[in-house]
Amino acid sequence: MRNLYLTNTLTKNKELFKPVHEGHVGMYVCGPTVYGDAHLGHARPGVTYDVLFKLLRHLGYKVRYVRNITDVGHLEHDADEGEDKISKKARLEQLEPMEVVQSYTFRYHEAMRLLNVAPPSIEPRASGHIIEQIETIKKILEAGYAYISNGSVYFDVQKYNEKHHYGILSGRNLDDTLEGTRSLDGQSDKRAPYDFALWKKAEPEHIMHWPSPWSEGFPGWHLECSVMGEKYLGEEFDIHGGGMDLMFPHHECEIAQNVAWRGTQGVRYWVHNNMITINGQKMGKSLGNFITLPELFSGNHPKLEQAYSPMTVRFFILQAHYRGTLDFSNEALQASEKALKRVLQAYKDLVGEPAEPLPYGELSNATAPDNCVADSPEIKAIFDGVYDALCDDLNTPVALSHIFEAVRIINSAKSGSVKLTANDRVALAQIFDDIVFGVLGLRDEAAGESGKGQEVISGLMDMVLEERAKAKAAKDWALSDAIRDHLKALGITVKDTKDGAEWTIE
RNA sequence: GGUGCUUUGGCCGAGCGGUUAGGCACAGGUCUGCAAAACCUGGGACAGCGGUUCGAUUCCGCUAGGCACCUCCA
Repeated sequence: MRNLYLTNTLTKNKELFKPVHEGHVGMYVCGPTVYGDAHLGHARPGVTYDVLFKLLRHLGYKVRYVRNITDVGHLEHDADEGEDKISKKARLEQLEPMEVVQSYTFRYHEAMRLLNVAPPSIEPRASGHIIEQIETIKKILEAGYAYISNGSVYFDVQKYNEKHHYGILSGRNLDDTLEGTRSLDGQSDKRAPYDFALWKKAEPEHIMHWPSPWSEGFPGWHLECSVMGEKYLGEEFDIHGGGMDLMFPHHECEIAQNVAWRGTQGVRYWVHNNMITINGQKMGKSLGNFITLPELFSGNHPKLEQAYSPMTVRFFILQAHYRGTLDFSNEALQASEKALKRVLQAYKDLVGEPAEPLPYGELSNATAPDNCVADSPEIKAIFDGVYDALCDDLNTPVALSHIFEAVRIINSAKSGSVKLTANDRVALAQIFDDIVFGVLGLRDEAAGESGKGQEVISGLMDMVLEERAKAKAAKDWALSDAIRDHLKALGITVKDTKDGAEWTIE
């Protein structure tokens, strides 16, 4: 099995990945709070951890991937004054909170499906784990790291920090945190401003609440990930992912909670993806500069010059390393769109869809990432380069740069300037099937539609192009150009090659 | 104010102490009735100033700009 290296935020080093249980990987990723449509920023962790998930499986691990849905407890502002995001949305739209949750969960799933993000193994909801969260709070109270105040339960950060390091993940100490913490203007039930809620007593206007030993209320946001991670992956598991903006305080609090009642911080590798920016600034709800995924896919947003397909968005994300920021612009998306098209076209040319099959040997069933059957040293180098890049902290941009080498070779073969052996073709197809489609999760959105409609279209196209070929043979350029222009207007591009006409639907 | 990150050619984005990913755009060529695609070739970048070094875009320092987190955020 190939060695995989991941940057661990906890140590700030690129580390060799070694799972707790050999051959098995437990991975937890912070999912969305479902009170609005997912935006471009949400696509980043979606795609990033999807690639990691697929890569781990491709490398031969059995992976349990848990990605939660936050449907309660996530407050708008400060834990003492904010309103629950779901509740607020429900109040504004005059819906049951669970209607809000249901609706946006569905829309989130749909966006992920379009991005070809595989569903996680388990997708637990916070509201489905109230009992577990209450039990965990009891344990933290027993351990002496929490206190009850006016029906709410808070984590005692100061006390925790005496024995442990609150800030171990984000690289800060409590004094720094204290300095930056906003002082609360109203009175607070908390002893210290940096204490965070494990359980909140519901104010009368709150519509989501559950009974507990302390009050009718709801759990604190940070608790759900600790509890559900432990429930499904155990007290010690391999990977915890999420956006960099969750590092503090969310993940820091998770660690503190885990240590407080399990005695272990519980996660071996903390992985954080960076933000997507727009004009150099983070795209986010609070800044109001976000573009939702449905808007992106439809082009329906003032900042968008056109619609961008889900695969274009996925490709755009893959062209940057996950730990760096990625800046949105129409120009960049358009470049991705064209580049992606080239990659997909090369694959079609390689395996012979739809028109011009290259002589092509049998596809290998082997998906072993350690074995490349190519005769060409250049293709072997691409194969190794791709795996080396992906296993080197998920370096998708470098992996793609090698893919473009493969594209160039395929195109050269098509134009006759390079000769490929059957083994070379198998190896190239394997790189596409396993990596481009399998791990990177790209796909040809236009393909896959089969059935009667497709048959009719291709039959019609054959007929039309035959007539055009006749016109061309008679040097009736006016007619042949007119046919091409008409088809173009319908979104069908015709290209004349030395072996005849090819067509694609935009 | 605290903590950390960052500055790469027209744009997006990798990377590394010495041989400068890749994509998009651009220029020239090949092919072609034209167009498109493809192929070949090409130009161009490492914010500025110092230092370390045989050699720095890569390491260190300073200056300038940008960003993130410290409040909800993927």
